[in-house]
Amino acid sequence: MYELLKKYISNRAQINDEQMDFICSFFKPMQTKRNEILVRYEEICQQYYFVNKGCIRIFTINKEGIETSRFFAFEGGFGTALPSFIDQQPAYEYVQTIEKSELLVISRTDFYYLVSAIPEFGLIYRAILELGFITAQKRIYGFQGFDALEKVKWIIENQPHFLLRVSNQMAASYLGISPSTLSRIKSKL
Amino acid sequence: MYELLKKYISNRAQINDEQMDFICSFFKPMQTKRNEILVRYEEICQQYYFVNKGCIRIFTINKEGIETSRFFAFEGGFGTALPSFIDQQPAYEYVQTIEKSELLVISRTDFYYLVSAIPEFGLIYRAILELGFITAQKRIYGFQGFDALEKVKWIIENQPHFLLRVSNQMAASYLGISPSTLSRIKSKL
DNA sequence: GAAAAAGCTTGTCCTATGTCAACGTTTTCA
DNA sequence: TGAAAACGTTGACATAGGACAAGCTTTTTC
Repeated sequence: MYELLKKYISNRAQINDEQMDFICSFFKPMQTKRNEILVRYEEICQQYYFVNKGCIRIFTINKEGIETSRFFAFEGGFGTALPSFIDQQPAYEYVQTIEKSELLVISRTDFYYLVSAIPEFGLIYRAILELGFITAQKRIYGFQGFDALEKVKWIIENQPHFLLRVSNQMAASYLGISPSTLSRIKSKL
Repeated sequence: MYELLKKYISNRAQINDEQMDFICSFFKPMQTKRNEILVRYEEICQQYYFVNKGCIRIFTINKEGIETSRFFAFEGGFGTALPSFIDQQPAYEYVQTIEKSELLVISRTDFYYLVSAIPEFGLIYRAILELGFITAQKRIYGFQGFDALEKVKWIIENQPHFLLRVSNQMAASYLGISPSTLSRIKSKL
């Protein structure tokens, strides 16, 4: 149950067994269904989710009803409505498991307790933020001023498994192109 | 010279006078010209810049020669090629002062020394990362699936001074639209 | 302060991609 | 397992906005 999480942590910090068990004790297992919503648009996010099995999607829907996905967390990754988790404002986005999933959940309170109590865990949080920031910047550069074909090539380059793992619709909503366009591009390789 | 920086720090952390002077002692004044480049495309970023006067722009140029700007730091703000500063990979972007500017510069080594030596300064770094992350997510949601008019409205809403402060060209390259389109939209309010 | 450079605006034209709809396939779940 | 729903693909058509160029204005620089 906790192997993947322990692997995640030990890959990123020097943590001894005792501390590791202490950290893991704050994460509670949770089973979810396909398309289950974990955080709603107006809610304030109070939980951080680690994906043991399945997949989490973070997305929003604008006034015109257009869906845009901003992040997918697969097995072995963390995901939540992080802006809301950080600043405790309404999420204005949804957190959803797009498949039947097995998660490990930690509350915000416990998470920040660990961040301040265990310096090594604080460094993990810092690394999450740094990586999140870098990823977001790459995405901005990778998408702006690129046409649909280039975006698809970009995602194949940067996240090779992405198109295989998520539906055509969701991939399109991540790339900011219409499902038809994505479909046409894929058919031409 | 250091008032703005001190204000920035004291607004975000509990730092006593002695520590404040210690922190400031690592920041060196620097004068730059209009359009001076501080970090080049292939360089690895070793400096963090605080803007005392003037303005820093972070941008890149892709193979097709299209410029895209990802961030502007104005008076009282920090700016650098942060992804490169963090992971010490080539920047693949430029840092530039778009006006004659007055900066306070700290080296990466000193910066991370302060982060680990002064817990309160570590919290400032964390806050920078958190805010950077949140801002980037908002930008992704704010630009994806929006047409040119909506993007312009978005920037007026979110950074009211932006269009007044930067050139039409640079604003367009930030918004991901052509200068002509931005010009046309502005003329219609 | 004059010449040169850079920038802004606006017209014309053109293309990439969105929309909508029809159809066939796959998935879901009772 | 079979009906219904969801999804993917493809065609026809419409359009937002990019490219380019010309003319005008502002800024820079020496």
